[in-house]
Amino acid sequence: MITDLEKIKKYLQAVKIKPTYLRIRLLKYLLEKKNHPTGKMIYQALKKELPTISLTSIYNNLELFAKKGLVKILLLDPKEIRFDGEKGHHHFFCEKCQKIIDLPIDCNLIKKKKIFGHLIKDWDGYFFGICKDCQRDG
Amino acid sequence: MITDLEKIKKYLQAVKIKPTYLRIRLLKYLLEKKNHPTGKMIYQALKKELPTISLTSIYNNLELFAKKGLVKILLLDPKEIRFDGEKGHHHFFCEKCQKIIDLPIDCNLIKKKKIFGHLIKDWDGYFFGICKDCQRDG
DNA sequence: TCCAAATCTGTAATCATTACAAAATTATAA
DNA sequence: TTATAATTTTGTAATGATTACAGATTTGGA
Repeated sequence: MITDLEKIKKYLQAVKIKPTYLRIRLLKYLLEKKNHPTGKMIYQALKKELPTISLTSIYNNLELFAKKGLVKILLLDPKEIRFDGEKGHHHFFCEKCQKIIDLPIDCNLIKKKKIFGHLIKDWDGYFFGICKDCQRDG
Repeated sequence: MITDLEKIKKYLQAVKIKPTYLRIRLLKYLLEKKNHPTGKMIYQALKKELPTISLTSIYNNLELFAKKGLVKILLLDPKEIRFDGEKGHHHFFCEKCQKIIDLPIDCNLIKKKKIFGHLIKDWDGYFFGICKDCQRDG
């Protein structure tokens, strides 16, 4: 996992994003936490250490990151967008505890370049139901 | 395809939804059109024949239908929710022409009851990219 | 150090969705 | 058929995430 500030800086430069301190900290947060945060969650968390940040900057840079393919936009919840610092896996949403669980599924479909002739650039796989823990707990 | 009003009425009653005229017409619209409409699109279309309808009723009943499993909420666009009168297929979204294309994929994952121990109740599969037509047109 | 460009902040605007109370409709029973 | 209670629908206002925008700040290069 990439969490060292210098490494993150290079990670940003590799995709032609100017590595400002805010961007480095934002990406660091996304790579370290696995909590699929909303923009507001990130804002509130980073605000503790960077008191002057604005929600607008968080949103702007998340959009930039997503456009450059650094992070994934999750549309699990119609009410708010969530972000994921890691790509390449499916997601499970528990309707009981509301937890979002990463699923390391080996899916053949997503390995293909095309599907029914349509060029695949990205994909999302969501499952909804009751997670293992909630089933056990009743 | 079920589009006859009487059949739709029975379809609603089968899932214990009181078949009011608005609900019958709303479900008819969803079953006939394959346009993955937003709430507003449905509202504007139905308003032509049912001038007194309200957007609130559309939303309320779409939520009811979704809860009863009659329609599918599509999480394709962060800006607005779309609805699908047919379930059981994946979706492709063309980033060029913005078209939503149904993909009749035979996926083994979604036939399973559980995945990594988590109970599956519903699922969504999305692909993003350039559709066949837009590739040909340049 | 200085400067132009890019980024960030703070506030206000946007707009899909939801809340809520009153009006209308429905189903049922007398 | 008519009265009645429950449900549904309407219309308006509220909510809240996201976006627009202008001015302040920061950045990287000369």
